[in-house]
Amino acid sequence: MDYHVKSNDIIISEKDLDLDETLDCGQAFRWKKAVSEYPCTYEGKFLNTFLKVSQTKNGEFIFHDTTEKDFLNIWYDYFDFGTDYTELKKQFSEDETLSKACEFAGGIRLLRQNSWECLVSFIISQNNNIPRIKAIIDRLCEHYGGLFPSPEQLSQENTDSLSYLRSGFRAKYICDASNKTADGTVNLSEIAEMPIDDARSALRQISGVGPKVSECVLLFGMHRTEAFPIDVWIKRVLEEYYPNGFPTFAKENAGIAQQYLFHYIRNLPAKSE
DNA sequence: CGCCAGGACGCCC
DNA sequence: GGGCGTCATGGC
Repeated sequence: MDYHVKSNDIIISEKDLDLDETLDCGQAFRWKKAVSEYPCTYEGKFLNTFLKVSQTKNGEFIFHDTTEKDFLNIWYDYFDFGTDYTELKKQFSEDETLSKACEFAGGIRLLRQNSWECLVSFIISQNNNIPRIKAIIDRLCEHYGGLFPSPEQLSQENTDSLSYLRSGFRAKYICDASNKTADGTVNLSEIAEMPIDDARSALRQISGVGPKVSECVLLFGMHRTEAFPIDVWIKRVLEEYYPNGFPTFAKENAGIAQQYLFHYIRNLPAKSE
């Protein structure tokens, strides 16, 4: 990854990044496609910092109105620019299906998101579809002036006061996650450092957090790349292409492999969405 | 009307 | 331990 400063912007050269594939692939739900002079532009926030980022025709990226300091302190990590995805994909290409998946959507990167936001987001994601997950999270953040609420803020709410979310049966799960995180029963920064099986069971103390949600929090919110969320789509991949099990050579980064496979299988029959 | 969506829970055996 | 109905909501 190379970058340089150009007036108020940071210009990035990075071939292993595609904004649509990375920001709109079901790992993060708060990025919004914006109209602009560039082929692809997204706007969003990480914690309290706003970003407008564009992908240009020649494959460069513009981080608009971004200081070098913010780029290095925030966005470099968020976009996981410290990881060599070319090398990763090279490893994955040992496997035929994975190789095709990487070729299909080679611009996916694993974002380093906030664990609390991921926890709530993937609680909301259960038995739900991506457009409606985004709509519920939109209503939630809108309620707090455009920022994702803290555990302390959300722990003041109850299922009735959350009815504006129209999140259905998930509201009671959001409350439990908020209460346990706010009062320290669940400590996300400690969980992030635990051995993975301990981390799994710690997360699953929360009502509404089962195998799939805990795996997503570990992968997307704690960058535990060995976490491997299995949803209906990945279940299909495993049944169709890996009847004898997922290749162990990719174990350390199984979660990243999963991202390529998820995007691949969802778009195989027809480019939906 | 039905089925499905980045599932988990409660209850049953 | 595995199997199954249920849980809100909305799009198709």
